[in-house]
Amino acid sequence: MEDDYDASFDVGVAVKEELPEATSKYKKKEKRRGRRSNGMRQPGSTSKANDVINDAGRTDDYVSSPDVSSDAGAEKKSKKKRKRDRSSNSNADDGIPEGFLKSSMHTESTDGLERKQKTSLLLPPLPLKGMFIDERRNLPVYQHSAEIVDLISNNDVVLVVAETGSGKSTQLPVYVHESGLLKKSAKAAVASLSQLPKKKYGRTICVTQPRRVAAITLAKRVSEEINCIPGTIVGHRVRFDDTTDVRGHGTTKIIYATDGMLLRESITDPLLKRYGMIALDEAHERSLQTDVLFGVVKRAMAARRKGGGGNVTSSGQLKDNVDDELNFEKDEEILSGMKEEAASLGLPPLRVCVMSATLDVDTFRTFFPGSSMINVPGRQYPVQVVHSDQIYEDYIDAALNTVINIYKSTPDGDGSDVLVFLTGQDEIEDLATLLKRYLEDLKNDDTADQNVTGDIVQNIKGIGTSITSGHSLIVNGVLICVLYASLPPEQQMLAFRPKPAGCSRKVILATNIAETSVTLDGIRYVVDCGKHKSREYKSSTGMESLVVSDISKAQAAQRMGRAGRISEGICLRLYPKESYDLLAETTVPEILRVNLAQVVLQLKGMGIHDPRSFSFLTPPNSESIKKSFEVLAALGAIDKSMDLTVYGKKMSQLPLDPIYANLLLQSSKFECVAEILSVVAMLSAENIFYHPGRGVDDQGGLAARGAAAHRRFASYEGDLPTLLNVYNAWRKEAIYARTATPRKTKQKLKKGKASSAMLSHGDWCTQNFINGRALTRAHDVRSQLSDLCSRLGMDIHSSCSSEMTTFYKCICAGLFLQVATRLPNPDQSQGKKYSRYNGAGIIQSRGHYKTKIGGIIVSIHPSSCIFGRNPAPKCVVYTDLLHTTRMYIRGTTQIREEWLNDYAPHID
DNA sequence: CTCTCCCTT
Repeated sequence: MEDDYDASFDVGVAVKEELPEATSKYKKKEKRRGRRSNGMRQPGSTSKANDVINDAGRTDDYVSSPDVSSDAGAEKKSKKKRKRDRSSNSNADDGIPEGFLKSSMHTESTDGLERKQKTSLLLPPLPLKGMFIDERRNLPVYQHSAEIVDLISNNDVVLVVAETGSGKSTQLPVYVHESGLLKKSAKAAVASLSQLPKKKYGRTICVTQPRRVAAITLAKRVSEEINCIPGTIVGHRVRFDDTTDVRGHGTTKIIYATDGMLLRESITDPLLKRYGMIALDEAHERSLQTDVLFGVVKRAMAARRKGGGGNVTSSGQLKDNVDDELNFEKDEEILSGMKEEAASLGLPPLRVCVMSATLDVDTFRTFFPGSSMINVPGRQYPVQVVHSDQIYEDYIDAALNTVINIYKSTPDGDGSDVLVFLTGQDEIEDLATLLKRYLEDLKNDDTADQNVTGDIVQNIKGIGTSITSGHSLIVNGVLICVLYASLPPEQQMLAFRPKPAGCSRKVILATNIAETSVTLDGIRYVVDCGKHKSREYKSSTGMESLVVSDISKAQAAQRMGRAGRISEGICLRLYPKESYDLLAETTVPEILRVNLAQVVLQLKGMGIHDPRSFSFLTPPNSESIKKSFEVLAALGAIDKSMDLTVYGKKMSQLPLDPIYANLLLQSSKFECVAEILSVVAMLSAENIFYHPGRGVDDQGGLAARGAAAHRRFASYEGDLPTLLNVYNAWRKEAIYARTATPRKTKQKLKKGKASSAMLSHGDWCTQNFINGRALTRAHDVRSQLSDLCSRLGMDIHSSCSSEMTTFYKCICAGLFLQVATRLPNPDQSQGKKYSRYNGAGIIQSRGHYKTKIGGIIVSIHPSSCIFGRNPAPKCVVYTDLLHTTRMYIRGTTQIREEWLNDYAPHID
């Protein structure tokens, strides 16, 4: 372990001190106890609070990974070598602390025998063109520019390990583009053809991103750097926003796209013809879509490789549970068809660049054997890590104490902000309240300090006080910000804006949104509770659950890194070093934690016959894939021989979960396409309803007012018609001027349709406690879906108008796989079995339901408008099955059981 | 009578 830093910092000492009044006075307990106990294993008695890790430790770890097959001896040797490298590299003049490797590079030949390790530069960096030359020259990746291009030109797959801030995502594509490498390969590939192809293939670079904002901002930045108009040479391609090829098809040479977008593209073009190189960025995050892309890209690469060769079907990775049905031959036939097509079109080889920021590279190297690798150190400042000396029963209390300690014992001002990682909205709001009360008491005690700004939120432009009060405020010069994804964007902005006058320090309480999705400036202290909420899925029951669990070491490092962006920082972990040591190295990839029905349908859609033969980066349990087959078969998407049906082909073209795709396609039969389009779009958006200030001191009864506003839309029959009501009311009562369609609004105004009773989109949402961003998203999704539906030959204007029975019948036909029927009243029949819910003989729950498939006993979720209805419906369909404090169904709509005989295929 | 971590087509 590294020991370069002196850990005896104020906070390290302060965190060990007891601050009993902070905990006992403000705790509102019992409930939280146990639930938030972090459940980590009790450490031994030798625990030390002041263990220190710095980033150099991580940088060094990269160096040990290149040789996958290294034995213990080689490992030792390379460690020695690293020590030497480090000392020789620590230049006192560059401001980068000792322990930071300036450069190290590794290449490995295919057989693994010849291995070059270099710490000096092979090639001088490339000349730069365009703007911001000085800035770009200073990026760590620049020193390696020529080497990177060289590696890419000589290898099919190159793995670039570089931390955030190294410049890899912006610079690397430009290096490759300006080198003319792709042009050369493309020309060479068509040279042997008798006739030149009509289109130019393999000349575009695609860089994929897990998040749309990243794709958009990267494209903008690179456009500026090479001094071009966005959409000409460089552009972005994300859902609802394609800024490429503005000068004609094929003219954009560097495309930043979300990985979901490239995945969609690969359904119509599995060979990815246009691209000469694909860079899979942020591969370490292991998002579902990136993972699937790995396999898709590997397949395209094999089909385009010169002279063929290379088996891309899963190499026996799905060994357990694989039975005789598994059909590799068919997929190999399909692949050889792809090879022929690639050869006849003269497609150049597809180059792949995997970009990762963390040390878990073995997975990638095993997946792409013979790939070469380059390591570019980032520009992170060292972060001192302090572990607690005990496991806290209640980490909210521990976080409160820690923040108070930082507040009391460290100087405030610029670069003194605190970022606290918690698991969810509840905890965040709780801690915000506790902190506020504590700081207010301090203020009252301290009469000397009268110069304190109160709630200045109203002074910040564009934010109404009605919603924000209770969410963020300044007490004693401290601005308390909350930050989670479902928070309306205006309120999220508070955490990003510069500190307002009268504020000397920000304390940001955030979920893991602050881990990857957003970056915050000025953070010096990170407080990490060691927990996160994550989705889990059991294929056996189709049950989804959201559980609080330990983070991984990689996540802990990511959280820590948030303190070292602008200067040296400190990370306070609310768990002992011993607990840290027991954490998993990396987070479980998303593909192992979700319902695969949509992925399987997508793979089928791009011509993969048996998705179990697909080469997954980490293969999911074959049970899980089989479960998806069952669902797809029940929906009529695949037939008995597992072939995609005409109906399934249509389903695969819709960007929806297969269940919803089926619901939408069914609506033609019932002539209510318009209504179902709205419902499905609203379901895709999630979080339509805004529930303010739960559990916080609710000034002005906001929570009650929100609930009252929502009641206006409630339908007696259930949640799906309620969503329809919201959408229709919004269309009728609000003016939505989307930048893309200002003409429509103008027309509306001209025609006098926009009466004085109409509200602006923002006002309507505020008045009705509706999440405006979610609603506009639903609107966008709806127009996209309606385009796709008309392309599929559906009449998108067919409407059942007020004939709601037809609408309910359609919902029944669409969601027939998710039916639940009410169980007989517990005190009449099965009595004892449910008596534990009947405290003091009073029936507390108005009924339990049993799912038709799986036979799970469930309750209706309290957020459903059916909840507590009297009489409770006998039979419902639902959209979600989830396990929290109990088994719940959500998104429920009443149906008549006898409809199932008419509209549902036979199920048992 | 509970609350929905984070993403994306």
